[in-house]
Amino acid sequence: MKKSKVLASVKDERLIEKRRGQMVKGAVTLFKEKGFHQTTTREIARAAGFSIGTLYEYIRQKEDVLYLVCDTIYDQVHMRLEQDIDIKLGTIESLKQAIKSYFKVMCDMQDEVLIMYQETKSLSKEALPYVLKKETNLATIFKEIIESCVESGELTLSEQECELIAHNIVVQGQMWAFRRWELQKIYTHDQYIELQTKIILQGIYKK
Amino acid sequence: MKKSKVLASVKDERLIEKRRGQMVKGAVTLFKEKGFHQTTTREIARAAGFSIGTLYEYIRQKEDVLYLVCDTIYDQVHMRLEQDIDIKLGTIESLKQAIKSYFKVMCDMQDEVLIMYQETKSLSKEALPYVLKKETNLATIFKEIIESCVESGELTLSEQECELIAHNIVVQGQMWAFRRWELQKIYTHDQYIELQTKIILQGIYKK
Amino acid sequence: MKKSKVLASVKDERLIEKRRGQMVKGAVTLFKEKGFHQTTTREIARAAGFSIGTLYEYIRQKEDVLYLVCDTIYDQVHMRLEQDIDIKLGTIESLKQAIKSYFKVMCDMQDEVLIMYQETKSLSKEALPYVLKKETNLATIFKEIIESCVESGELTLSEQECELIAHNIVVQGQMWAFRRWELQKIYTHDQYIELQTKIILQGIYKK
Amino acid sequence: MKKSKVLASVKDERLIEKRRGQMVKGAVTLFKEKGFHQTTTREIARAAGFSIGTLYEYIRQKEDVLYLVCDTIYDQVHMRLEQDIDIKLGTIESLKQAIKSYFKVMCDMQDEVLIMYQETKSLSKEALPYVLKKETNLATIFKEIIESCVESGELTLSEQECELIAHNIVVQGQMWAFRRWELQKIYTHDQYIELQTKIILQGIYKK
DNA sequence: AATGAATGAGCCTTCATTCAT
DNA sequence: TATGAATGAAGGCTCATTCAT
Repeated sequence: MKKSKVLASVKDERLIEKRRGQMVKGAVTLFKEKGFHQTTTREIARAAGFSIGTLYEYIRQKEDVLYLVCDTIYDQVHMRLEQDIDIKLGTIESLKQAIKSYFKVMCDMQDEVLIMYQETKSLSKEALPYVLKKETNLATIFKEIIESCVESGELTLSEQECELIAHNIVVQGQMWAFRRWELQKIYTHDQYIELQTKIILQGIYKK
Repeated sequence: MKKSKVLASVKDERLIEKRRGQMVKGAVTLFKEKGFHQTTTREIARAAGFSIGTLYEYIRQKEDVLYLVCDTIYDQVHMRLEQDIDIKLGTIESLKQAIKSYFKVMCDMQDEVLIMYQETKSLSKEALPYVLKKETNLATIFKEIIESCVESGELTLSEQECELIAHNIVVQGQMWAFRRWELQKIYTHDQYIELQTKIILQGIYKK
Repeated sequence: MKKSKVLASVKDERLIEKRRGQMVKGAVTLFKEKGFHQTTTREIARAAGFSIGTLYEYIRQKEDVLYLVCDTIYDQVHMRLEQDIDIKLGTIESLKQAIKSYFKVMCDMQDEVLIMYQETKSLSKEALPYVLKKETNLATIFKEIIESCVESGELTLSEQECELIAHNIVVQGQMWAFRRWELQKIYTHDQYIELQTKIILQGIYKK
Repeated sequence: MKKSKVLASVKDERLIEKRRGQMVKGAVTLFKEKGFHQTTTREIARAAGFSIGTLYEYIRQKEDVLYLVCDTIYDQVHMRLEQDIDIKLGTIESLKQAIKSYFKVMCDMQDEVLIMYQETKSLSKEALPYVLKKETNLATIFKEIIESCVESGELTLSEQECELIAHNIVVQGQMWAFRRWELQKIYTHDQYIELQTKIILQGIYKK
C-alpha cells in the first residue's frame, strides 16, 4: 500500500499512523493561520498534543510535516471523490455529478487548498514531484470522465480539448478557495457550482 | 495618484524611486528562485547593488520589499493592459482582443504571478487588502468589457454571470503560470490562448 | 578486589559482568571511530546488542560507560603485562624483555591508548583520579624493574632517575599510538622497539 | 603569507585578526577548563567579549574556533622556538640549548599542549592534516639540528636514529604537560629539563 | 546618503534520561 | 529484566534590524 517516504525513529507502525495524524491535524490549523514558515516546530508539537522531542521521533525535519500535510490533503480529496464519482458512465449527467462533488470537496477543504497553493514550493526537490503527481492525477480523473462522454457520443471533443477542460474544472474548483472573499459577495457556493457547471457545459456541448 | 505607503529615511523622492526599482528587480529574481522567506535581506541588498544598510534607508521592514514587489507586479500588468485594451467598444472582437492581450501578459510574467500566489499571505494585515484590491481591479476590467458587450446587445448575460466569467478569465490567464509544466506538454501558449478563448466564448454566446 | 563504582539497577552480578562486557566492547569501537562526545547512548546500546532502556539498567549516566571503558583498558594492559613480566629478576635482560612486552601491548591496543589520551578528561572529578591511579601504576612497574637492576648492581641510578626513565618508557610505548602515522613511514613496530630499547639502555648504562 | 582557511563575513582584515585574537584567547581558557565539546559557542563569544552574532561573523562553525586555536598554539610555539634556536650550528651545545628552549616553551604552554592532545581529533577531515603538519614540522626542526651534529662529526647516527630521537625529544617536552601531576612531585621543571637532557645525550653519544 | 559591523531573539534539532508496559 | 516511546533542556546557527562612522 501507501508507503510514506518520511522516516520515523519509532517502530510501531500503528503509533506512527496515529501520531502523524495528530501532527497533520495540528499543522493544518497552524499553516492555515500563519503559513508554514511562520509556524514553529514547537507549535506543531503542541498543537499535536505532544512534546517537541516526540515530534522528532516521527519526522526527520520540519519539512517532513509539510510533506505529510500535502500528502494527506490529496489523499482526502481523492478518497472523497472516489466515493462519489463514477468515471466510466459516459453521460453528461455523470460529468455534472462529478463537478458538483469535486466543487463541494474543494469548498469543504478551502483552507487546505490554500496551503497547497502557497506552501508547495517549500517542499524539497525530492518531495515536490511526488506531490505534484497527485495534483496531476486530479486532472486526469476529469479528463477520463470527459473522454467517456466523447466515446459514448455525448460530446465531440479532441483529446487536447478534453485535457484543457479537465484542467479548467480542477482550477475552477480551487478558485473558490483563493477568491472566496470576492465570490462570496455575489454567490452562495451552491449558486457558484450551478453557474460554473452551466458555463462549462455550454462551452463544450456539440451544437 | 499612487502614493506608496512604505516609509523611507531618505528624502530625495527621485532617489527613492530609483533605489526601490533596483530593489524590486533584484527581489523578484530571488523570490522566483527561493521564495520570500528563504530570501535574506542581505541577498536582496546585494542583488539590488547596494549594502544592507542602504536597503534599510528605503524600507522599514523586510515585508516592505514584498509589498513593493507585489505592488510593482500589478502595476506592470495594468500598464500593459491599458496599452492594449479598450473597454468601451462592446464588441466580441474587443473581448477576444482583451483576453489575448491579458493571457500574453500573464505568460510573460509567469514567475511574478507565481510570487503573487505564493507569497501574498506573508503580507501584513495592513498591506494585504491594498494588494488584493489590485487583483480585484483586474477582474473588474474584464467585467466591464463583458458588460459593454451586453449593453451593445452582443451578449445576453446577468450581472452575476458577467462577474463570474470575468473571474474565470483572470484565473485562466494565471493558470498558465502555475500549471505550465502540465500545459506546455500539450499546447504552445498560442494554442492555449486560442483554445481557451474558444471555450470561454462558447460558454457565453447566446444561441 | 576490583569493586566497580558504577551502580546498576539489575541485581544479578554475573549478568552485570556480561552486559557491561558487551557494552564496553561496542563502546570502544565507537569511541575509536568518533570519540566519546560524538557517540550516542543509543549507538552504544545498539553496538552492545540491546536497547537503550537496558543500557540504563546497567549504568547511571553516559559517563559511566567511559569510566568502564577506561577501567577495562587498563585492566587489559595490566593483565597482559603480568603474564610476561617478572619484576624482581634485576637483570638488564629482564628489563629489555619488559620493554618489549609492554611496547607490544601498546601496539596491539593503539586505538584504546588514543581513547585514554583523548577522553580521560571527560571523566567526572570523582572517577578521574581512580583512572589516573592506574596509569601511575604502570610507571611504578617499570620503576620497580629498574630499581631491581640498581639493587643487583647492573645499573647505577638515583631514585629520581629511575622514576624518570620509567615514565619515559611508558610514554614511548604509547607514543606509537599517537604518532603512528609518522613513525610507520620509517620503521616497522619491531624496528621501533629495537631502536628505542637501544637508546633507552644507552641512556642508562654505567660507563 | 599565512592565509587562514576559515571564512569570515566581515571584510576588514585587521578587524578579523583582532576579533579572532580575542576569540582564541577566550576559547583557550574555556577549552582548558572544560574541553571543546563542553564549551558553548555562547560561552566562547562571551569570553571573547562580544555577542554570539558577532562570533559567527568571524567563523562559520564552532569547529572553526578549534581550528583557530590549534593553529594559533602551533604558531606561538614556532615563533618562540625561532627566536631561541639556531639549527645549523652543529654543536652538542646548540642541541642542548634547543632542547632547553623547547622544553621551556612546552612548560609555559602546558594547557595549550593538553588541548592539542585532547581535542585535535574533533577537527574535521579537512582541517586535521593541516594541523598535524605543524606537529610534524616540530619534529623536523629537531631532526635537522641533530643531523647538523652528525654532519659536523659531533655525533654518529643513522637518519633513522636522528628521526626517532627527534620524536622522543618532542614527546618528552610535551610529557610534562600531561604527566605534570606525577612529575612535579619529584622534580622542578628545571631539574626535569636537566635530567632528560642528560639521558637523551647519553643515549646518543658516540662512545 | 551609504556602509557594514554588531546585536540577540528565536529557530531547528539532538540526545541523555526516564518510566510505563 | 527488557523495551522503546516520551520528554525537554540545551546547543548550534541564522538573520532582521540598528547605529556609529
